[in-house]
Amino acid sequence: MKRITKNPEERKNEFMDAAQELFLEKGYEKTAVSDIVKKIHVAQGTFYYHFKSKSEILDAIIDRFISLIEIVVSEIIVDKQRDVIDRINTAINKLFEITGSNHEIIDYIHQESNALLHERIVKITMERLVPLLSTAVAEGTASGRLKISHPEETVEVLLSALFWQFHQPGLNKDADKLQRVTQTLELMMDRVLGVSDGTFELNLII
Amino acid sequence: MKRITKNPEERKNEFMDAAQELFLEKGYEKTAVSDIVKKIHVAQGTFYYHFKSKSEILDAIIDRFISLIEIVVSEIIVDKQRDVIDRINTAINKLFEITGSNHEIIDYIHQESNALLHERIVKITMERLVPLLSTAVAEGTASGRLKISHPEETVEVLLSALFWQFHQPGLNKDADKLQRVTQTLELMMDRVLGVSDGTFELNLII
Amino acid sequence: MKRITKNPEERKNEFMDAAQELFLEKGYEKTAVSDIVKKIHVAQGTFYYHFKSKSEILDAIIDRFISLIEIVVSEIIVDKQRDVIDRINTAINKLFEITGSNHEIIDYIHQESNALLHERIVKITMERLVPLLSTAVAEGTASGRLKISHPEETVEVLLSALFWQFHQPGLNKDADKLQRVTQTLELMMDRVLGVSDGTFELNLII
Amino acid sequence: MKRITKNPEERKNEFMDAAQELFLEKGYEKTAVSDIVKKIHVAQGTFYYHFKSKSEILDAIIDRFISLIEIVVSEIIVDKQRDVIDRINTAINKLFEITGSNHEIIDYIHQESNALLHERIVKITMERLVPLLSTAVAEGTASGRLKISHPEETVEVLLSALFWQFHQPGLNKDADKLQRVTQTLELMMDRVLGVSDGTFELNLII
DNA sequence: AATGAATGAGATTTCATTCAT
DNA sequence: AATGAATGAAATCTCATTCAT
Repeated sequence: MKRITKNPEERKNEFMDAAQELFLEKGYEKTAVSDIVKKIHVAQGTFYYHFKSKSEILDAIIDRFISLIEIVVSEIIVDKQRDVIDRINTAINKLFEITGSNHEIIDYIHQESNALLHERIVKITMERLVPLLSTAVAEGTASGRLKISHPEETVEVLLSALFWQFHQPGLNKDADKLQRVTQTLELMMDRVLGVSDGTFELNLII
Repeated sequence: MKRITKNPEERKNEFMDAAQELFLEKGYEKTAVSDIVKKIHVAQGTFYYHFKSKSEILDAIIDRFISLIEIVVSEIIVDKQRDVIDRINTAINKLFEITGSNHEIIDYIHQESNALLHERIVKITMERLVPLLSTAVAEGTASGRLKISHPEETVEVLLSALFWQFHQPGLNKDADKLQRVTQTLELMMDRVLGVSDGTFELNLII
Repeated sequence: MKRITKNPEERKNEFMDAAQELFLEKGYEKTAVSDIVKKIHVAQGTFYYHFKSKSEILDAIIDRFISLIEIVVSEIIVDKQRDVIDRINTAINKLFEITGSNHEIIDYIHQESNALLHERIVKITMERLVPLLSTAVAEGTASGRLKISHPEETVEVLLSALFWQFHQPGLNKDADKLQRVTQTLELMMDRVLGVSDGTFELNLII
Repeated sequence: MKRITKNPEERKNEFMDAAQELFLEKGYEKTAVSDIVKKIHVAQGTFYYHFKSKSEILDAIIDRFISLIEIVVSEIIVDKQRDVIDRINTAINKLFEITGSNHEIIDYIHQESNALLHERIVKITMERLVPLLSTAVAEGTASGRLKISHPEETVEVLLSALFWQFHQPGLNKDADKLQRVTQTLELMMDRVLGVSDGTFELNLII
């Protein structure tokens, strides 16, 4: 086979694109490294030149995904000119939007075969998003707009509930159910953060 | 080897006990059917006489576990003589108590290798506990003690947040953190269910 | 493929025969487990049903080989009716005879690719043959027929020298050299054991 | 990476130093070419510019090691002013001293993973040391100081026995055993070379 | 002289499941 | 009901070596 050399950065991305697609299609466990290399027409060994293990490329993919979210959410949160509640509301919606538009991702994550993928994504997301949102919540608490005692824990609790809904495959099946869920989550946010009912608005476009 | 015949029910339970122990110890994926049969000293083939597949025994184990919870929680919920808020509070605490005392279970579930196990347990728990608790919440809403619009979705949201905390390893590492989390969860319950702050009390004995 | 079941003992031996042949032909490292199973027409997995690893079958083969020698040598050594010097002389010759007639074995052991095989054989042989021969030497020393101080160490020293010659591939190339070597080894035995020159006689049929 | 050019001789030595260290540490088979190049911070390809194969560098290392011994032993042997028996005795002790002080070398050679390394070293040592020592033995025989018939074979036999002891790990574990071994080897030399008991003295400093 | 990405054959091992007895 | 030997696909990873630059 002719040898096509690329710079590592580029090759690595090529690998990650291919792997991501396959992981989503068939699940992490059921995707073999041989599937990945076949997809981009390189030798098996090439994979191991760029990644130490199959597990490592999964981490890299997740990291790339989360970083994307992180950047967007971060921009919103740090914009001190906007009202803090607005920022939180926008950030949450943006979060839903991104993960929702990366529709395939979320959909396939629910497959049982992707349990590991799912677990890692949720864990990392939590680790990296909680601190980000916490700053805004803390800010709102300081300024008296929000009424809570423990910003970080509150964000954790809210995010976990929000996430959960995303991870329910059946969610999109029924418009009524969707509406009820949305309302419940909005109410939860309002009340847990101590603002009046109807403050937060979620656009769960599924 | 001598051949010991038992009635199917008994054998099945023996298998499930052994498998459960192993799954918790090493994770589902990393437990081989051969490990299970070795543990109860029967031949490899015997396993397949009683269960169609490895996956099937996992389902059976989880089912058995959830049923246990279901029974206990159910008893509390249906006891119409107690105040509905008290019943909900007690049920939640009982739920934590059971899963918490089955300490090993929860502990091992968090290991990455148990992602599948974890996922299935949470999913099934949700499916079977949500309806149960929803009836009490609906009852409380009807009687005006609680102020919410969608009982079922509310329970889902609350349970998902509660569960999440259990699935955070490291929770128990720090008494302060634990207290903050407990307070946050209590507040969440109070507010989301629309009762005054300080109504619900959680005993997160870890 | 049709399934042919044999009892483990039989299968194991079949495996060992095939593996031994291959190890001698191509060396241990260069023989793949897949070669072995192909040779006896069973599935790859069957190998691992009977042996934990490739390394294990090597040990088993060596053990089988040494045991053979051990039995024969032992019989000679313990025969108290024969003169002790005669017994030692016969045992040594028998030892050479067996390893020499298992000609292929010795020949191929010398190949570099069989370094591991060689090392293990020598080590195990020493461990198991030294004690055996030492008893006779000790006996001879006690009766005054031999004049040495440390039976065990003496046997070690003698055997190591004897072995060495076997492991020299060039030995068989030249009749003259062979004779000189034989004479030297005989002399060594005579003198080291403290008997008069010309007592021991080696038949190095190569 | 910046490209550092060195003259071939120097680079070659650098490679050999690194490789030797690794071979001794982890064994020849378990040392990858990639380990070697990493150690001296050059590219994979550079290795193959200087050595045809992994095997070739092993040979080069061994050769370098033996040459060292050869020079020292040679100096002693050819010093016609000293008594021939003294020269032989000194040479042997020197040999032990060098290999013994290159302690790490000998230690690691015994590991099973180093079987190949071991085999080659012993073989080459024999090939190059036997002729050297044989001249002295022949000289001693001619002058009547020694009583043997075949100098070369005798040296082979003696060296093989001496070597063997070095290759026994555990030798150094027990002072008593060490003493017995030393005495046995001294006696062997005395008797095989036909001088009176107590002539040769070995200092096996371990 | 040197680089380092790419090659690709191959090796060991695991394990859910089957099936003849 | 139970046995346990056999199956065989599949999977991850290693590594000496090559080659275009």
